[in-house]
Amino acid sequence: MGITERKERQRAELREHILQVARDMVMKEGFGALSMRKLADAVEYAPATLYLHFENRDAIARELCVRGFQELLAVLEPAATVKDPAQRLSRLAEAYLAFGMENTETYRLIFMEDARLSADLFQDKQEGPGPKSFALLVRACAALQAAGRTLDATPPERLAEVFWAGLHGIISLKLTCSGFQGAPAEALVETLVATLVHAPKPARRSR
Amino acid sequence: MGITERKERQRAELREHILQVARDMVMKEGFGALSMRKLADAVEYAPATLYLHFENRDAIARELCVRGFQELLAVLEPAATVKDPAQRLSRLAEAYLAFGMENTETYRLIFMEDARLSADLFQDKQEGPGPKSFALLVRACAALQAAGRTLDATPPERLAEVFWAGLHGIISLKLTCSGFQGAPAEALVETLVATLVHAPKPARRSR
DNA sequence: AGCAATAAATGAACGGTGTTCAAAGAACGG
DNA sequence: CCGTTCTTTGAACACCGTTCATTTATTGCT
Repeated sequence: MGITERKERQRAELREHILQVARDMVMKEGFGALSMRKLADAVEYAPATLYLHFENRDAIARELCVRGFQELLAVLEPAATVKDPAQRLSRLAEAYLAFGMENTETYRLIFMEDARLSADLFQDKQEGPGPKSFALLVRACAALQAAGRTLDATPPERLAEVFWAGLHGIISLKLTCSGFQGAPAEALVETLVATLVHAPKPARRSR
Repeated sequence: MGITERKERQRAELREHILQVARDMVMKEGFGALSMRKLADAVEYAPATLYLHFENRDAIARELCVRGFQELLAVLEPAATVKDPAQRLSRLAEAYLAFGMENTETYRLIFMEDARLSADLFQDKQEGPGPKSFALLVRACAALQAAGRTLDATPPERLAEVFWAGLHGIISLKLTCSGFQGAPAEALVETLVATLVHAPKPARRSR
């Protein structure tokens, strides 16, 4: 009886379709412009139908969040394969910056809207794209420490957090306080990396 | 004819009262919960009356923004009087962090909501609280460079931008992605400062 | 004091929002 | 063909920001 199977498939397809259209709306006009009614209009269903597939508007946003973060992770992963720690950090920073500047509304959704939307992303300490991405940075920082090219008294997790916060700060200030930054984001990221990475050989032992 | 004067004063007082109540609402429940109707209710006027004093809801938000930023500036200024550059940077960071963590909704309003709300703050390159605050950081960074305790190849403006972005990143991630950071914000700020400030005497000339 | 002119405040409406639920419709199994 | 089950929806509720003609209050003048 492949009939319930087909129904299930159709149901999943519709759900996917809704998400796709919602994604487009968010990317084009931001999360604030994502309205259940307009979304229902766009997929040619009644508003009430959306609630058969999603608990509410926030549930859609959450789903878009995890997908967006998965994209971010996918962008970071290649950069994380670079051997040289300093260069790796630099490439990670570039990749993160590029993602943020090219998917501004997605970035806003993940990192700058309500905390409840992105809460899920950091829960599964092992599986979620949040911890996975973070782990890439931690490893890079640890490698940098192993090469003696950054603060070695602080745990790599904390260095990674500061690094992430720096990147996030640069991007989010660009997005919200556009008139603030004088220098282009790329230059700021470069300086950020420079503050974190010490010179190759610190002239004998540094202390 | 002190009569028009009195009218003007009463008008200004009402405007002030509205702003005060609006501020309370924002600080308690966030900008999203600031509704013209509830605000009108709270000040015991009809909703339409608010539009005699403010162009629209965003105008109220903008006003709250500049006031919030003035508070931030007022918090930064004492810290900027410290002589020792490294310590000054540290104190500035502490003050900024404290402001952000104690006035979370105000902070969100200024730095994390719509760019149009905070656009004014950075326009007057001389007068506004934005440039004034930024100048404090630039001077601190310049002093740090003069003492030979940070990157000296990069202009102090850029260092200050990266520093600000780092602080902002730490605070805004705490606010929006609470489950993300493992270490307390204070520790992260400390590390941020540490990455920016080099050791007092870099063992002879460092290069 | 009473009246015209001016200023202040508002009620009601418009078009929008998220969400719910009883009712209608379509698809299925017997 | 009918009854059951699943899907879809129209209509409603309670909000929202904003506008504008109308009403209410205040002032200046006779």
